[in-house]
Parts: sequence; C-alpha cells; structure tokens
Amino acid sequence: MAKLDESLLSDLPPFSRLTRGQIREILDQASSKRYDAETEIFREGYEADRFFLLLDGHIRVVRTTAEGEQIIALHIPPGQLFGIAPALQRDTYPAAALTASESIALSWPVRLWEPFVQSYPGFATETYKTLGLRLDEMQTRITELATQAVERRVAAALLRLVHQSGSPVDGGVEVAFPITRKHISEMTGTTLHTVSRLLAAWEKVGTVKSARKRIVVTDAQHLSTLSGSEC
Amino acid sequence: MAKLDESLLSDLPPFSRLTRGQIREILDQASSKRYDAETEIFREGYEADRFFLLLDGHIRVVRTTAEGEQIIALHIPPGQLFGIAPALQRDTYPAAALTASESIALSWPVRLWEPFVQSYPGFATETYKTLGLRLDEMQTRITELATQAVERRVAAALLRLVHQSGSPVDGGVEVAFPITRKHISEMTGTTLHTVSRLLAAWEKVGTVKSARKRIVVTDAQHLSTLSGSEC
DNA sequence: TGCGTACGTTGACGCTCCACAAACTCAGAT
DNA sequence: ATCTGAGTTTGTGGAGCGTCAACGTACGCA
Repeated sequence: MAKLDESLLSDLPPFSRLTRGQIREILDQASSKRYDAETEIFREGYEADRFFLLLDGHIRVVRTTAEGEQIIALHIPPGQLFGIAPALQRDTYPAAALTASESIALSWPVRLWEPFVQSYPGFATETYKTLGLRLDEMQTRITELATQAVERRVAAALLRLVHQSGSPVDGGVEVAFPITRKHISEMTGTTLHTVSRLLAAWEKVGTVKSARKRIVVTDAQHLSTLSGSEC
Repeated sequence: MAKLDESLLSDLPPFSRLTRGQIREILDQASSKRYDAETEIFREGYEADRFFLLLDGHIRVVRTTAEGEQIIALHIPPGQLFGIAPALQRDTYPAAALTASESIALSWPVRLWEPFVQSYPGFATETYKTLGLRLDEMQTRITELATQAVERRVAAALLRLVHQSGSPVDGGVEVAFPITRKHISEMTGTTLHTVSRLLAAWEKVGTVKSARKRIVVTDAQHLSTLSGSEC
C-alpha cells in the first residue's frame, strides 16, 4: 500500500490536536481501501471488528426491518468517523454502511480504540462531540416523523442533505452524491411516489431542479419555509 | 443534608467497579434533591451545568416543537444517569427532563465530568454503553415511525415501557409510573384519541387492563405479535 | 446500435388516521 | 357536598398519503 500522507488527517477534528508524529503512528496502523459505489462496507448485526474514517466519497448508514424495508439512518460526509460501535461498547454494528458513491476509507481494528482514546488528546472529545451531533439529529428526525406532514419532512431532509453534503453549482446547491427518490423516501418514511410528486411540484415553482439521481436546490429559502420555520 | 450511604451507588453500573472510598468521594461531591411529580428538572436549550443520577422515581425526557407539540424522547428508570450533555460535549440540554412521579436524584456540576471519566475506572465505559443503548433505541423508534402503522408503534411502545419500567402485579405487568393516553401518543406520534381506541380494543380482548393513568399489560405475547414479530 | 433494466412520472382509488365535537368519569380542591 | 378540571371515551367526516397500476425515460452493457 502506498504510504499515506500526514496531511490527510491533520485538519480533521478527531486528529487536529495531534503532532505530526502521532498522526504518523495512527496512519501506520491504518489500512486504506477503495470501494465502488453501492458497495457494502459492513453489515448490520455483524461483528464490529474495525472502525472507519471516510476520506472521500459518501456513505449511507442503513437499517433494514424484519419485513425488508430499508430506512436510511444517516449520511456520512468525508472526514468523519463511522462504524464507531466500539465507542459505545457494542460488539456488533447497529446498522449497515453502504457507499453512495465511490469512496475511500481508512480503518483500524477495534482493539486500537482504547489506546487511541487514551493516548491521543482530543480524539475522545471530538469523537463524542460528533456522536452528540448525530444523536441530536436523530432526535430531530424522531420529532419530525412523529409530528410533521410528509411535505415538511421531505423539505427538511433535503435541506439537511445540502447543508451536510452540498456542493455549490451555478444556480444553487447540489446534493454531492447520487440519490434517488427511493432513497429520499427511505430517509423520510414515505414512498418514492410521494417524493416524486413533491419534487415535481417544487420543480414547477422553481425550488429545485432534478435529474436522474441528481438534485439541485435552487431556493433553499422556500424549502426552509416549507420545513416549518413559519408559524 | 443527610449523609448519603455508599450502598446507594455500589450496585449501579457506572460505579460498580469502584472502591468504597471512591464512591464516598463521589457522594460527598453530589447534591441530592427530591422532586414532586410533574416537575421540571431541567429545560430544553438551557445551559447544561449539572449532570444527574436518578435514585428513585421516573423521568420523562421531552422535546417540544416550534408549534408547541411535545414528543417524549426517552424514559429514565432509577439507577440511570441523565442530563449527560457533557458526555457529548454539549453545553446546553438537548431536551427537557420532567418527573413522571415523585423522584429523587443526585447531581454534580459538569466540571466534575472530566475528572470522573479520568479517575474512575469503568465510569466512562459504562456511561457510553448506556448511551449506545439509547442511541439504539432511538434508531429503532425512527424505523418504527418511518415504516409501521400506528397500532404496531403503540404496541411496541407499550412493550418497551413494561420491559424497561414494568412492575409485576397479579395478572400481568404494570407500567411503574403514572402515564396517560396523551403521553403514549407523544411517544408514538399519534393522538390521544387513537391511543384510547387502541387500548379499549385491547382491553376488550384481554391484552391490557387500564385505569386512569395506570396501564397493566396482561398478555405481552399478544402485544409482541401486534408489534411485528409475525410475518 | 439496440436492448434491458433501473429510475422516474402520473393517475385513480380508498384506507388509515387525524380533526372536530360532545359527553362521561373520577380525583382533588374549596 | 359540590365544583372544577384533567383524563378518557366515543362518534362522524374528511383528507392526506399509501397502494395499485401503467407508462415514459435514460443509462449502461453487449
């Protein structure tokens, strides 16, 4: 494997307080791997033997119900840790991780988790901060699912997508990875049909522009209103 | 304040690996307080200046939407930590904590969080394990809200209640704290009317028995079936 | 170039479940 | 003892949104 450069990690929150030497140690223990789009990195319920850092690409964290329905719990943008079951003392992954686009990730065996937490100042702190944010997002989604109509939920989900993983394009912000109507319905607890109708309606009034697997938000303000800033 | 006894903590997971002396230190820094039923212990969005341990009673963790609707994120049984914003590097509470019944809780200022994590073996580990379980429960609820019909969600919520906070009574298991139709609707994202109708129907077939603010599950098996073990 | 398949659109129908409404019951307060 | 309000029950109507269905479209592979 090609030797990894320290600059890969030096700007990422979990590692930002570390010396070059410490980062070198960490990198030397990592294995790096490339994944095609739509590939499974780990599976729900399987032994959590490694934890990961996404360098490039996008990850969908997915749960599957007993009936085979999928729901998307989370999207991971580059620079974030994922598969951090060990942080929560779990020995299996609580959800599967699939690549949304071609991706590159580092990973380490779980037995290194404790040493990392012990040896590297800021690693635990920053990791738990991320966890806190994710927990917060989950609470927000629960609230939305419990109280808000489909249109609001889809608007909120789209906004979250462009905030967390948006890339600016002319005339708006685009979701930075391929995403289908089905995926959005799996994030919001609705059907692809309803999502299709909503997007069509929004496109008609100039709020979004969409092509197959690509969505550009052209009027975030409008979405924000729909998602419930009003009242 | 009356001196607290070490045996209060010695059997609880976050403290189970500690010596009597260590537990003494921890207790000496704690303040203990009694709360009436239906009292606010802390408020959503306010400065998280303390973290808590519930000794007796029951806590509801509640979020309120912009429109004033409440949703219940979590119930805390005795023996668990709550208000642990500091564990996630937050400086405000992400939700409010209300007592469901008369309660007694210990609390410590947040500045002691780091020392606790550093000094007391097992404290961090056990705390993050709890956090992992809560995260898991939240994911499950998201999945339910997103994919399942109201009846299943209410059945699942009731089952969870009696598992986590059930007390055996003759003929079944009772939810160990006062709980209304409204509360259940706030856990499941429905209305008190629908919950009332469901409970009435279940009572008719002998699955539950309910009185004002009290619910006894007499046929957990049936609820389990309804909640989706079949298929 | 053509085919197959995954993705997307659109319409019709109808079931769940919410909103609205009204009445009943019980616990605690004065 | 009566009152008051919180908690609960039950009925009715309607709409949001899921389900079923059919068709259109574009990408990728041979």
